[in-house]
Amino acid sequence: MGHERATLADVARRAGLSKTAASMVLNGREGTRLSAEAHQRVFAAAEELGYRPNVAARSLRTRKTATIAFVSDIVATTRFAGGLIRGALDAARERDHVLLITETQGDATFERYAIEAILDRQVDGVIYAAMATRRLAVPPAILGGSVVLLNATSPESLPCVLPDDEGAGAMVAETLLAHGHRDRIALIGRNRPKERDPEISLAADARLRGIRATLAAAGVSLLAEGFCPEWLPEHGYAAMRTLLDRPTRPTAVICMNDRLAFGAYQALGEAGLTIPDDLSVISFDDDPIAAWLRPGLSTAALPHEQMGRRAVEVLLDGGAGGASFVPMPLRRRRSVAAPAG
Amino acid sequence: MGHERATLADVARRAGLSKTAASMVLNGREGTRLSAEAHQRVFAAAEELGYRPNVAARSLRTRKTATIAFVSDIVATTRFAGGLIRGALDAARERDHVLLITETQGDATFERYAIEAILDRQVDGVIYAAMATRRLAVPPAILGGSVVLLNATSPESLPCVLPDDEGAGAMVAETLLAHGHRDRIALIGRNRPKERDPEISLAADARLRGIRATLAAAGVSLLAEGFCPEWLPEHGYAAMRTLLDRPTRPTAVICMNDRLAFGAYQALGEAGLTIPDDLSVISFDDDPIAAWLRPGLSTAALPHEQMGRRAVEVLLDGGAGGASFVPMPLRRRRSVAAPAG
DNA sequence: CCACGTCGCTAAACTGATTTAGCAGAGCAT
DNA sequence: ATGCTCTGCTAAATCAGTTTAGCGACGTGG
Repeated sequence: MGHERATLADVARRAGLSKTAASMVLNGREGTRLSAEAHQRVFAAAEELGYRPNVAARSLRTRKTATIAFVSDIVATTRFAGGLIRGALDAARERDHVLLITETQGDATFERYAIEAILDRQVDGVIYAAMATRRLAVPPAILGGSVVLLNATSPESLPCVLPDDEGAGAMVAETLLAHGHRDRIALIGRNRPKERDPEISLAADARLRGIRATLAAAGVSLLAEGFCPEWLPEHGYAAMRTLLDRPTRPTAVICMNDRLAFGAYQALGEAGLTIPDDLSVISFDDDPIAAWLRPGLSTAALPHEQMGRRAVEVLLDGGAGGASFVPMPLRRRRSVAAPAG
Repeated sequence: MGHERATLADVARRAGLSKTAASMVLNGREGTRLSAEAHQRVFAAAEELGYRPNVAARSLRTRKTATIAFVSDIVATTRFAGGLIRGALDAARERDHVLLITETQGDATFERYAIEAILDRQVDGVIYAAMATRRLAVPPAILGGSVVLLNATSPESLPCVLPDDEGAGAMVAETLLAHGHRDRIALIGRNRPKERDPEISLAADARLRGIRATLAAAGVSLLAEGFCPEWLPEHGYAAMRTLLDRPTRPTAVICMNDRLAFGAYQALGEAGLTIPDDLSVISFDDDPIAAWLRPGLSTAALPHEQMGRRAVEVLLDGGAGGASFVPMPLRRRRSVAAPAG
């Protein structure tokens, strides 16, 4: 921009009308009695001057900023965040809004700071996101405005957007059943009650619920449940090894996420077993690594983009009050086959 | 916030002073002749009322918004973006600024839209980020304000922040030399000239430059250069296999990034070779997967957080005019050892 | 005693939009 | 001629700050 920006007053002057008229025309106000000719003159003037309203001035008066705050505990930095943000960004753009991003890093001071920055800027709404599905304490200061929780729930029963982990669990179990697996399906990644990480337990519980219910409906129950303190490859590796030491080897293994599955792949590789011929593996998340593994890992994808998108929709279009579940589509790759023999 | 926010006028009234006085005190203006007592009264009043200035009103007058736009072609969605954003977020917070995030997705319409949104909001500066180091066409509209390129360069010779790929190349080569590797060092991931992907070629060239220069200084040259159309695991896998088919097997392999290295690991695993006993592997990026591989992959880390941070620093603190290189630290894990026998 | 400078502070303008209140003129009925 | 409504438009207030210009009191030197 070399020269100054045109203001509403410039537009009005050029159109030979008042600022009031120009404002009303440009905002498409109903019920105004301005002539068709006045409309045309204003539009023409605005066009010629390349007029764009000054957001600060407008929001000073209207208290609307066309801005959404995206507050996350620690999301923005993780791989999982990317999709959430991208989806939110897309949906926001479609509604002429913009995203202000903040991270609390789980630190109370940073959180307070972030909330203040948000309140100072009078954002139109807040998306409060958590890195992993969990229960969140929402700072009361932002409860005044509209808030949507993303990948989290809260005691305040605010609207929230969650992945349909239970449905995904059902689908995963269904898939194994459909391939003919029955009594020798094992699971890797259940948390020991004492070690339950609040950050993953909600997702874990829901997935497990879906799995168990579906298997039970087919008269099947899990052969074994490998416990893992966390969901990292090394834990999947260890769990897989102990699983292989058992007298009856499973025909299929459900991993609670792709990192565990990666560890399981490593253990199977070392044991000289082939996926899916000797053993099928299926998992959750659709981490990029799932596509890179050999063979590709079948997994129920966390629909990050859809979730980010939905959060904005609920916030701006005023969706349902309660929880909004986004389906987790199954990515079918080569890691699942019929059991040997 | 149950009740209304206090305004400057409220503070002034409570302090028994004018808005002017309150404004000057709170902004710490030098050269004003307000008494020490006046200062105290204003501070006390502001404190008691929990006063926070209205950003819209302030920026209407000052044309400063304490907001930085983070525009990326496609960054925000990728894993690489996370660190950039997080670093920028931290540095921005330290300077009482906030980040407005936008994505162009490489689409001209989206880009125009993003630029307009940014100009409308009168951001104080723009960080223009690219997903992979490359040359970028900066839209002229934002050249009026201050711009910093992140992970990209441009013909306009704007200030930019880049990873020190050449230094990393040198360090990687140095590391192999230090372990005793000499004439049997191979490379995976060079691009064929025709297939050069503009998105990665800059980084690739710099890394290669560093590698070659360091080896040359030791009187060594690369045993072989495995070409790869892209930098994905499958290409690393293929390149490693053809490398193993050669008469003289390398003692060490440099992969141009961790995904290629992952593919190389897979090929080595299938060939029954052990890392690092039979062959050392070293790489670039420090993708999360590098830590998950068995053995852990030694790799020169892309310092995303530092880069994001530096971008904000250059933008706000007015750093050097030219390019600012951020060192890539080597993450030493277990994939490098002395050559066998 | 007056001119002048300094001190401590304030009134009012200003930023660029939205919104309220209301004005002038035309048309119509009485 | 008067009162009424309706039409098409505008003046001015408002949002919450920052900034400019300047006012009254006091001290001082001539």
